[in-house]
Amino acid sequence: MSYSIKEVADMMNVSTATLRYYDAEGLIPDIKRVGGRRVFEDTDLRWLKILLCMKEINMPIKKIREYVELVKLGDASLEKRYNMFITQKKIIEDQIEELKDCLKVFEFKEEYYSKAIKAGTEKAVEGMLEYAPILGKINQPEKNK
Amino acid sequence: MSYSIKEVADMMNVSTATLRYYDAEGLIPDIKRVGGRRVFEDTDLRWLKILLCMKEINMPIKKIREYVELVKLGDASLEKRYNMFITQKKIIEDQIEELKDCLKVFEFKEEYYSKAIKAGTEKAVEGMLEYAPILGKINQPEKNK
DNA sequence: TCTTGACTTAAAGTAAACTTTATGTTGTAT
DNA sequence: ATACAACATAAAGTTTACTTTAAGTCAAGA
Repeated sequence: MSYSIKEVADMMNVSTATLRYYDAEGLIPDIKRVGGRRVFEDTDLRWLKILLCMKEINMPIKKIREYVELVKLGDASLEKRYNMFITQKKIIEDQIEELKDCLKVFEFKEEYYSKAIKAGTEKAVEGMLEYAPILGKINQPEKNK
Repeated sequence: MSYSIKEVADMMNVSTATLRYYDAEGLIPDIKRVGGRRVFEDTDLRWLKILLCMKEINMPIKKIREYVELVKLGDASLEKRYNMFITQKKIIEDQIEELKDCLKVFEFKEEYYSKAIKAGTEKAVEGMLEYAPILGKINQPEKNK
């Protein structure tokens, strides 16, 4: 199957302008053209899925383009591409851990406010704050040693 | 304990300029001043931890400020603050799920490239692409029904 | 053939979140 | 008392990732 830019935009939930922008930025390799118009094929859709995934984890466009350049080099860049995914996997895993820590903070706040509402005032629960979860490590300054 | 802006910046791994910016944007309520200088106390540090957590999940500054405004209203806004954390919790949970989907895509790519390297060429593994994990649902256009 | 709507490009505009710069003030050590 | 580092503000600059606009091209239906 082949698709127009509008169809792809709707499938991917992005604007046509964004797709053209990605193309101009070199993030979509070798799109077919018919009469000047872009024609997307299944292989392009598969690639767009990975592209959106990279966006999801906040990979900057520059870095995504670097990957596209590697793809263009063919088999010579297989190792580099493999390493890139290994590295990115680690980054995603770290992101998930950080989000889980945030979730803990928010769960604490939920409980905190739940109790405050029952008590009618925040004053009644302020003691809980001592036991709030700590987000990441906090580096105490030298003077406190 | 109380801390200078530089000490806090180091503890939180942000720049002093960023902390001043957050302050100017109304994201840090009622910081004590001594001779014009900001003096951070433990209660400010606790708040900054939540602020960084909100940044972590990409809450826009405008939205964070809205929460700060609620805090300033005191007990009258307890319910609203509770609801805010409930809503945000859901958003974090969704983010974690999306990241897990991305992770699957990247794990697939890792395996794909691992096999391609062993085979010496991508050609040997291209058949795998049919079975690549799909990120989110893709809405097929009407014409394909 | 004409109209119309979806497509095209290039260039300018926008929004968010800082960062940098310029200039001035304060507190501490010598 | 003086030097100097760390603080302060205000305003301008930067970066990223789009979005919008202007002007034109293509293809399909009346």
